[in-house]
Order: sequence, then structure tokens, then C-alpha cells
Amino acid sequence: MLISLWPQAHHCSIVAEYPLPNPSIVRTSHGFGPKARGSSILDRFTSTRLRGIILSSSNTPVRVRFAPSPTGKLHIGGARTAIYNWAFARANGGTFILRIDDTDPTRSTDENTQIILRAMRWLGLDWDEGPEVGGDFGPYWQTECLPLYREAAEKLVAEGKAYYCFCTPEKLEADRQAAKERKDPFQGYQRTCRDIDPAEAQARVDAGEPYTIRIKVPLDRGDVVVHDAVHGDVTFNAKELDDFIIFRSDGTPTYNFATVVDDARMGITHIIRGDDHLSNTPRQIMVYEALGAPTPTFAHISMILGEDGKKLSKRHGATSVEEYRDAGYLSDAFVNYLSLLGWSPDGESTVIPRERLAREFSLDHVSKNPAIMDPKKLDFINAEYLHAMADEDFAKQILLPELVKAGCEVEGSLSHDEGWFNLLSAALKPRCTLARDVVNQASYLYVSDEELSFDEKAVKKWLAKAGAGSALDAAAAALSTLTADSWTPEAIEAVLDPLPEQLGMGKGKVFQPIRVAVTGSAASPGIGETLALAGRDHVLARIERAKELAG
RNA sequence: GGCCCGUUCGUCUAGCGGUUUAGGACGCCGCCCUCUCAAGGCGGAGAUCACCGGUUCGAAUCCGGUACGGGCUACCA
Repeated sequence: MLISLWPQAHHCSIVAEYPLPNPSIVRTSHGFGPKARGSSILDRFTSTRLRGIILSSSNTPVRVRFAPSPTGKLHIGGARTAIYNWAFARANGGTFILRIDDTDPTRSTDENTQIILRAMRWLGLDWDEGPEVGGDFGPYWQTECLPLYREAAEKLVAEGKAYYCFCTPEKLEADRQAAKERKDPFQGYQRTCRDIDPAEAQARVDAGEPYTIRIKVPLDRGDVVVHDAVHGDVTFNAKELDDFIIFRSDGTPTYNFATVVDDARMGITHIIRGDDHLSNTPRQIMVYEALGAPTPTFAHISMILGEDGKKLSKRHGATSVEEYRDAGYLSDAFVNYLSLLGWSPDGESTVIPRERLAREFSLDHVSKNPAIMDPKKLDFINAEYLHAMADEDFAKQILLPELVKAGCEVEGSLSHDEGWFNLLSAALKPRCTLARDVVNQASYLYVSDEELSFDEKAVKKWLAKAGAGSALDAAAAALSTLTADSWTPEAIEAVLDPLPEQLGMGKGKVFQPIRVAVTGSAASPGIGETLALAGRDHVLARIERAKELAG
């Protein structure tokens, strides 16, 4: 006996007729915490919070899938769906499956499949079954399952749960128009071929007449309710469902059929996917029922919109996952940001490492409304991850790769030792939002003294001013007392520190000309670090050169 | 046309009938730190909870309707 608990707002309903994949226990993600203590089980069942109930059991472990169509790159909406599926599987000790839904051969390409796999790997969403890793429920490409779909469809026809339809597209269109004109609220298929005698239908098929296969929706089915973990129960009436096509005249299955066959075959327990599929779900439930397969729990998540509140498109700039990778976002930060777009554990946390996501993700904290993508917040989170890195890690994982990419450093023959790169990391890290920000800020270290270019405004404001010359003179004198060996940020600052007082000038008036002289810019890390990184000889040479510009 | 979904600061969200003068985060503004730029610390502005009714002693929270946005209604996925 299987039970399901879908309480309405004010009544407690415990129904015992709904077939689910063998749940032996009912568990909620919050149900046994402090809040639940002291309240009766019925109290808890009357809470609307239960709409997010998760039905699972030790007998039927969670199996979820991400099933992209390789008709394009992996975009952020798909990535977020993948993340939720992955996180849900991990949080429940379940299995995360990757399946390539390439039933549309005209638009699916191998290249897109490769791009999707690469993006999944970059996101760190390891799949337990699917392309490249295999599994016991293959094939994991729909194009390899064509005979399976055919077999399933023919079986439904034989059982009287589906039937051959010989209507031409032209007739269907005419019927639709007619329904529209007589203001029939039902504008779907008129079930013309539903009652053709099976033997006659078979004869016409054998004679070579083109046909499609349509599902036979039971007319007395009544309400079809979708048990949705984020929306609650959503009720449709079977009368509004037409006998939709499950097999095209070209011998290929339609999406609504193929996915159900695969999801049933793979024993998928929870279907987490985009909102746009909610209205199709009752149709798919008809297929599950015809197939005699248990219906999984659904979770329809909202879309991600562009900054203008409209659907994401190319106009919104970078929307594919790899563009974000190339722009210098960290995988962890990107996953963190995306997971928060429509889910939050507590309303407080902003930085949620993937380990925590994998531990705490739950469907009942997924929000129902569409979310607008906010690049500023993505940047903030990325910066948080960057800043949290140890200097050595930042040097190895961010700094060096970026410098190599920019042609500043050559792998295998680096310009400086490890200590220098760690110092550079410490200096640049808090000043970076994206990985590539390091290149600009380090550029003064990768030009010769003669080629250093000056920011005009900085020169005008700091160098071409009265007093700048004497500041540079004093600095050169003080700095030349240091040897190359004692050339450290601390030593440099110790030597420079007394100068403003000695010269009777403000600190800015002394340090800024030095900064501009060495970096060409008015903004840089602390003066000690800035000079230490440039090196003694370069600093002295640049100060000498800058004297010509100084007032 | 029919059916379905959604609507809390600019943005992401917390909220699960009384603890709410609606909390947090990003962004914005200000102050502190300070040789610059960041980072960091502190503070501020910002939401009549889409609207209208109803239920209730009490509603952002429950119910109904309206508006606006979105989806499905395809031999697309």
C-alpha cells in the first residue's frame, strides 16, 4: 500500500490511492526539527509547508536526471536546473544521471553535446550515470533508444491505450480553424481516428498509409493532479487534454513520449525541470499511466530572466556557461550564485560553498517566481571566493594562468620566484573581482622602464606639481640606502615613512608622485608592496626618469 | 479562445495566521580606516507585501475575483 500526503490548506488529507515508487517512509527536510517537536503529526500535516514534502525511502533511493537537448550550448537556465538536480541527488544520497535528449536530429549536434559535457565538468557537476561513465540504465542518448520507443508505442496500441491516426496536417489545421470559428473552448484534436476499428487501422498501416500514433486519454479520467514539490498540487482536467501524438509519421517519438519512456525506464523518482513543462506534465502522466509505470514527483522551477525582466537571449550578452568561464568567473562562485537564484537555505546566507549546497539543498526552499539575473551579485560572490583563497593558491590557480594567458609570463621559465608571486597575489587579490583583473593591475611589472606609459591625469595631478621633484629626490636618496637583499615592503615603508615630516609635506604629496613614477598610475596597492614588487633598480630608474616630468 | 503558473525593497530572497515598526544579501549613499585604489568596519535611504473583496479577535501569510507578466494548447523540446 502506498500513501501520499498532499494536504490542502485547511484540511488534512491523507490519500491512499496514489501510486508512487514504493515509499515506505515519509520525510520532510525540516519535519523532525525543533519546530516539529511537541506538535502532533496531524498538526504537521495541516501545514502548507508540507507542499514541499519529499517522498523517498531507503527502498527507493532518489534518482534524478538532467536531460539537455544538444540543440545549443548550455545556458544559465539549464545550468541551474542541472545544479538543482545534482544537489538534490547529493543531499539525498541519490543518483544523478545525465541523459542526452537528442530526439530532434535536425537541431542536435555532436559539437553541442561536447560543449554541454565540458560545461558540466567545469561546473563540477559529476554525474553517476550517463555519457562517458556508463551505468546500468543505458543507453543515455535518446537516438540510441529509437527501437525502445517504437516497441513501447506499439505495445500501447496493442493494449488499446494508443491508436493509429491517419489525419493529415491539413485536416488537423482545418479542424482547429473550425473549432476556433464556432468558439469551441476545446481546440485540440477532435479524436477523429480514435474509434477506427483496430483491424481496419492495422490494414491501412499495412497498406502503407502514413500514420501517427496518438495516446488514448481515458475520457472518464477526471482530474489529473500533478504533485509538485515547489508548486504544490496542480490540478488539470483530463477533458482538456487531447489525444496528443506520441509517434510522428516519420517514425520518431515526440518529446512528451520519449522522455516518459526514458524516465520510467531509468527509474527516475524526481523530475526537476523548467517551469515551461508544467502544463505538459498531465500529458506525461497519461503516458506513465498507459505504460503502467509509477509517476515520479515533479519539481518545476522558474525561469531565469535577463536584467530587463524579459527572457534571456543573445541580446543579454553572455548567457552560455562557457562564456562565464572565459570571462574569469570561478566555477564555485558561479554555482554558488546560480543556486541562490531561486533557492535559499535561510534567507541569510550568501556564500554557500558547494559542499553545503550538496548537504542542505531541498526542494521546499525553491521559490516559485522567476528570477532576474544580477551580474553585480555574481561579481560580488566571485570576489568573495577570490578573496578567500590563500595567497599561494591564488598565485597558482589565478595569477599565473592569467599572466601566461596574457603573454606576460612563460610557463616553465617564470620571471620571479615563488615568494614574489605570493607577494603579488597578496597585493592584487583584494583588488580583483574577476580573474583577469590581475593582468591590468600587474602590467606595470611587465614593461621596461622606458616603455612605462603614464596616465595623463595622474601625471597632471601628482607629478607636474610643485614639490613633486623634491619628493622624488628624497625618495631616491632614501631608497638607495637599501640593498637588493633588504628590498622588502616593510623596509621600504620604514625608509619612506619619515619623509613627509622631513619635507614638511602631506603623505599624499610624497607618496603619490612615487607611485605615479613607478606604476604610471595613481592607483596601486600599498606603496611598500608596489615598490617591492617592481624591484630596486627599476624603482630607482623610474624615479630618475619621472623627475623630468616633475615640477 | 481554453487551461495552467507567477506577483514581498531596483535585484536575489526570509516569512508558513499573532514574536514584524516586514529580516538578510547585492547594488546605491554616508562615515571610519588610509599614501592612492581596493579590501575591511560602521551606519543610512529603499517594500502602503500587485490590486479589490472575503474569512478571522487578528492576514504578507487562508479563500475568491481583477490586473499585469509567463507557460502550455505543434507530426518543437
